[in-house]
Amino acid sequence: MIGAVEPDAIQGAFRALADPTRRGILLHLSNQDMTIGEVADQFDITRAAVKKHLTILEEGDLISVRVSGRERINHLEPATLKSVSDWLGYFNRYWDDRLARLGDAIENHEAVESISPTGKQK
Amino acid sequence: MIGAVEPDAIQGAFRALADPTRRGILLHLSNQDMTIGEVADQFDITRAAVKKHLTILEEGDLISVRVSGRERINHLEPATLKSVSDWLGYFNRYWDDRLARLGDAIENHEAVESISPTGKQK
DNA sequence: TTGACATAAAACCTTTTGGTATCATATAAC
DNA sequence: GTTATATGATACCAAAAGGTTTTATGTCAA
Repeated sequence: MIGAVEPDAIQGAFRALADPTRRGILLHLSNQDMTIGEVADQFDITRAAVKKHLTILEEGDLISVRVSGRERINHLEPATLKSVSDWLGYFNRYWDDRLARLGDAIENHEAVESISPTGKQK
Repeated sequence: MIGAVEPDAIQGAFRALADPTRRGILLHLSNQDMTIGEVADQFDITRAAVKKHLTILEEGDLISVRVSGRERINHLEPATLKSVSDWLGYFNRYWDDRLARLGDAIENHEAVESISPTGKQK
């Protein structure tokens, strides 16, 4: 009965993140851009399989690709990862009240000093 | 060639989060505990399908279940969601330098005032 | 230009996934 | 004690996932 109450773009990202190889690829790309071959060297699967993973990461907007001659250079695209993090952020209040209040303070442009760094207030 | 450089527990959580129905269930459970039937009322699929989703959420440690008579009461388990958030947090520095420094400050128990709330320093 | 190299693309295979329908069982209500 | 209710458990199905192998294509280098 319910429609998804979330930005549609996030589905492709969550789908891409569900596979451990793809998460590993993201970690590698966070250090440096890589061609398909360079990525494939890091895993025990064929280049073709790696290419499929990279396609899914691209569909999820987690990476972008620049073609240079015969090479495809894969580059981490952090913006969509932030969307995912924001979605999870909805649950922040369940695991860290203090962090939630810090976040509120930032949102409201309040003085950060009003929150003690040593303990919970309120 | 590389082994996953991540806590093993996170895989079940990412797998569970990959499906939009399951993410919807988590949002519902964040408001209140629910039986299978109550969850199923919120979606256009059979109870059996909902039950499968709940099983996957439980396997991913995103929910816990308490049996009460003939009912199964499903309860959001935020701790694992935090693990997922922490994994994503690794990429924080790519999308928000200031927030990363705030986090560092908290970790190090430094004075929060050292970071201006109005703009980036350094 | 010839060969080596990086990738593309397609066909194919097995397992997992998301769903259904059906039947069984335990419990609550009357 | 019956009956309705909430869930469990199976069997089944189509599509998607994750992989491989093979064949083709464009590009760099000698």
